[in-house]
Amino acid sequence: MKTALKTELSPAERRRDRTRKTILMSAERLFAREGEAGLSIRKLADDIDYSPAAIYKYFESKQDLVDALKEAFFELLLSEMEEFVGAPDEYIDYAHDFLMTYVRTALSKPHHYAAAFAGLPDEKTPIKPPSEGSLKVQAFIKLRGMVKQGVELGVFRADMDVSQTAKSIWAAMHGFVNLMAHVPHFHAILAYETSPPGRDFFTSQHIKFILRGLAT
Amino acid sequence: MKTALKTELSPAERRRDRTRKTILMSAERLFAREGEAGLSIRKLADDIDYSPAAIYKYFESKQDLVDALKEAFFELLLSEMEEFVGAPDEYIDYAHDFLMTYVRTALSKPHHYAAAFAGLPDEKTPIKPPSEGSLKVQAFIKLRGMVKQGVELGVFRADMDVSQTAKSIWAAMHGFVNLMAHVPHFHAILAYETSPPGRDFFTSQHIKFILRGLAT
DNA sequence: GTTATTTTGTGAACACTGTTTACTTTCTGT
DNA sequence: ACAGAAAGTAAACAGTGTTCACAAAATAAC
Repeated sequence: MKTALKTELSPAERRRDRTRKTILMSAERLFAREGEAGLSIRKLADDIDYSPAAIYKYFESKQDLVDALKEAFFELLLSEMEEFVGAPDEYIDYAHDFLMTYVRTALSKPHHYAAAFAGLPDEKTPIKPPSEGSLKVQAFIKLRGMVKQGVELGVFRADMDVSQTAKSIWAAMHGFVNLMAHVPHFHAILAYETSPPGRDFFTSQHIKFILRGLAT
Repeated sequence: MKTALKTELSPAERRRDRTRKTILMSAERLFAREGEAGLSIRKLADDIDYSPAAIYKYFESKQDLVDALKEAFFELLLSEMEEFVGAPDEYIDYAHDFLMTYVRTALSKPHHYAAAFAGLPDEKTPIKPPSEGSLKVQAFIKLRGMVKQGVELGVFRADMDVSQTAKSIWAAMHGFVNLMAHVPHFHAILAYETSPPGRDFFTSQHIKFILRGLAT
């Protein structure tokens, strides 16, 4: 037994991990630009000077590759929320910032966010259970925790189901992100007289509208 | 000049319209099942006993074909949304039903709805202006009209921008539809103890949550 | 009624896509 | 040094949307 206990990696393994990361970085670059349609195995292989078939020594399929990108994005999303653990005095501001972070992170990588929610029931693919450890579920749990805190602090009304409320808030944010990303000039639509608000201000207004429904 | 003033269609034109409709019906069937991925020109052509190239005598491209399907769906969505006529005390129920119809219609054809909001800025495709006549804009105008009525009737608070509010409500409904369609077991997620609510009931709860923020 | 012309439809090809297979080269453990 | 595993590749398979030259049929013109 060698002395190294932590990073017991052979040169071959290190090299493999490095190539794997190279593939992922190129994929990330292509995907961020045009999404799944713009990410082709052949273009990727050409980009990193490999043959198309070589990719399959590192990833089972293109879907597998895209899944890795989605997971990395979700981890980013989760880590951004991680900072909001302690409940400050001004809880409503905390909740506001929490949701603001969600929206901003999502809008920073619209293709990733869209791909993360792009699985329609395809007949063949069997519907998989929620899977507790799923990052999507983890994110929801974090959101639900925020709502629960609000109820316990007396900031939000207590006569409603916490999970249901969290889902409604999630839906409101999710829809906002989607409309911002997919509908051109959404934030400025039919805003003739008034000059359209900035992106962040518009987001803030939306969040306040949603949270107001919870006020005591 | 013939006597027929309305439908002045030559046999050739009628025949052309008929085959065009045949193509659209087949496309509709394929698209409803598996979305854009499941709709291939070759499968479609085979389905209606034509050669693939024949389709291009009726539609410029596959995108053009899909656009026709999307537009037909949006027209359905618009026709389902009726204006409010009745007593002010019935208004909140009207608003509820209005949104309920939106969600139910969207969920009845999830692939159509998803495709209708599936255009990320693709670098090459130039961002087109809102285009007043757009069905998407028309739908928004109808929603905004509903909110405006609520304000005028004194059911909704008047200290907020109507357009902004309409956008927030739209986002809330849009996100709800998307999560229902794309996240498996969304309505039942983390609902261990309580038996999960029905689909319509769940939708109703969400709508009430959103509308409560507007109550006087 | 017989041309001339436009429309309708097709088979074959082009340029892509993801993926697999057989094969060679390179590296690694013994 | 040698056996075996891993890395990498060219070529092919089965798809995709789309285009093009060409044949058949319907229409228009005379």
